[in-house]
Amino acid sequence: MSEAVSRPTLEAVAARAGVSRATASRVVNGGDGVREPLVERVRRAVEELGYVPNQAARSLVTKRHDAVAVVIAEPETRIFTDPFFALQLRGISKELTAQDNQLVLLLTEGRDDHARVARYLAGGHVDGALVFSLHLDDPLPGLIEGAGVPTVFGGRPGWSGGSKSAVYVDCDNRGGAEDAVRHLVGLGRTRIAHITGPLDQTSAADRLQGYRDVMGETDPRLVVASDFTPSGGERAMGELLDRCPDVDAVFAANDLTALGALRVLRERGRRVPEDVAVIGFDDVLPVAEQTEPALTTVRQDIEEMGRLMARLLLSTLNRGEPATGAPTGVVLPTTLIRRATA
Amino acid sequence: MSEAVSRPTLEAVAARAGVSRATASRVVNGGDGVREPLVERVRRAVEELGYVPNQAARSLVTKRHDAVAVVIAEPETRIFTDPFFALQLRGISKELTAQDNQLVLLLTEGRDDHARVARYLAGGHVDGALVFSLHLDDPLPGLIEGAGVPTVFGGRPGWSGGSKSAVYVDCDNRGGAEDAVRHLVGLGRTRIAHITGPLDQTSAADRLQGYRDVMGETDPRLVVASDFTPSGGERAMGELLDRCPDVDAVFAANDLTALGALRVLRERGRRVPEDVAVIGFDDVLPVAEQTEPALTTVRQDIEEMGRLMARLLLSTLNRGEPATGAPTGVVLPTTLIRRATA
DNA sequence: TTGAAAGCGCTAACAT
DNA sequence: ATGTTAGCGCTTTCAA
Repeated sequence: MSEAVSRPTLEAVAARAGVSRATASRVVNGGDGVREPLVERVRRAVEELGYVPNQAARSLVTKRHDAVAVVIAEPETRIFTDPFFALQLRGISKELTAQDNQLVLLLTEGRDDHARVARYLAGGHVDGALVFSLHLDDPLPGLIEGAGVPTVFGGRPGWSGGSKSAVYVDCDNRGGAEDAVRHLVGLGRTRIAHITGPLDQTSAADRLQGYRDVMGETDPRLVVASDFTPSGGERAMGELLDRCPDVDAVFAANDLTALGALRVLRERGRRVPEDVAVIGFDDVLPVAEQTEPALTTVRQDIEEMGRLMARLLLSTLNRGEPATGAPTGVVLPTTLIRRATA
Repeated sequence: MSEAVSRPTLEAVAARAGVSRATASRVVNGGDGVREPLVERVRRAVEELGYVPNQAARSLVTKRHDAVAVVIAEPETRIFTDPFFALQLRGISKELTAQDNQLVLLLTEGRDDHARVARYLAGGHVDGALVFSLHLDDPLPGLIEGAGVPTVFGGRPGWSGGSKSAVYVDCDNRGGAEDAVRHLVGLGRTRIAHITGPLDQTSAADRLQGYRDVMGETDPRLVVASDFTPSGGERAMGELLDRCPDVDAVFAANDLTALGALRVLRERGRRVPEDVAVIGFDDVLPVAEQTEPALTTVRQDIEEMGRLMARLLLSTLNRGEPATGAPTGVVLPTTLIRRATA
């Protein structure tokens, strides 16, 4: 565009350095098996000409793109409220950058886009995909499997089809929830409630499972469904107080939910943690450190999960194998962070 | 990878349709000047073979990539707390998708990455760039100008160098601020304070300017600097109350700041809006609608700004011209949204 | 309207 | 260790 100032080619570099194109190529790609003086001359030519390899030409022959798609399914409205995805993206970006790969972002808006994404992935424009799609009935994972592109999922995928073992990275949602509830029990609480996330997402389902693991059979009114948002947390907490005025602890499915719950508890004059103890999940700092009182919560290292997804995918790509037999799911540990609410 | 099941080429499609590669290519690219029966046959062949064009091969000859880079400078820690960027990204993504372009995301972490980004852009991997970099002294815009890639900035760029008129999309920060402050004046408030954003960002600087436009010379203690975060808002509000206990209105530089301010006002027993009226900026729904009381704020259509950036860039690309003489800055209007705090 | 053929810039055998 | 050469899959003159 602009100045039609066509960029220098390898040919030009070779000419300037007085070597063949092949030698120039070798130097540009690491310089193995080329004698020092020549390497030097080529390097200088590259420098002087400001040569940058034409990625399209390179891809055409290598069939590698050094690019990875990150697919985020939009039903995840969370993207826009929860720092979760942003943090994970940052982790992914850091790792890809470190390994000289580009990040192609694919945001989807509903079903129509699924086909588009599948086509894109199948089109072989990227070497692999990192996919966030945690809904139980999401057709995306199936489509992607069909596209035959190496893929790592963010969060345990919950679709029923797909015989193939999906590779994913997740945190120990169940174990983390168990820890939280156990902590509440240890505090002597007996009427421990749980405000769930959207149960069609595996993370929410797993956290509920963790709660049940510890609580066993319990008053069903102590479990109320919500949606990972602050306002959802408010609604749920309100209901909870109406139904079970004697509740003395709440395990919220995430920090945002806890935020809403705290708000309602304050409104209704319950002291935290004296009357009602509260624990969240995620440890998203700008939220957890700023609630009042500061939120006790289950930490997951979100950025690290992103890095790990990228690392896993890239190592798969470099081995050429679709990670068969490799760990099919990597589950990161969680830590209970004690602050003031429990 | 995986099944080494090499994808069908145009050649294969042509063969199957019984036409030349040239004709097949024409059909794939719109089918102009090809007679209907042939178009039909080629289309069917494409369908049957599941043909998808090899973008690398195509780019090699067209010199177009149908890809746009989105550069977000990391000092913007806001990315991870403020829905602002996520929304803008969504707008960008929608528009790019609609015009069949890919979004390559470049997140930068500090200066070292600047060079990397500049090199990437100069490398001609993408057709253009959308850049968020609103710091006064940011070297990035300069580097990018040097890369010679058509670029649209998100927010008025504030760097001093660069003679070339940069194309950018922004909202009317100054006008919006004026509206807000005027509204407070109309409410009969006389001790109107302003909690600023980081003043090395043009948006924050422009909002402060708007405040000054209306207030004229005023008690300097009524202006306190902050950083667009809730905790920053808390600190600033605390200071404000200490210095000027008679403050009766606050214009906060953004919603997150207002959130923090509201928190402190409540703690200190000031009624909102009776004792102190509060107005924010952005109208990020999950924040503004959920404060207590609901926040009166200046709305900017963030997603639309994203769309517009993309649209502007793409039309520039399609015209081949670097938008010289074209609008150098597009400033979207803002609206005051009255809720309960003012 | 259709086809033949010449590259786009690069890598990877293969020769030397 | 270096050079020669044959494509990678596509678009695009140019002829027919």
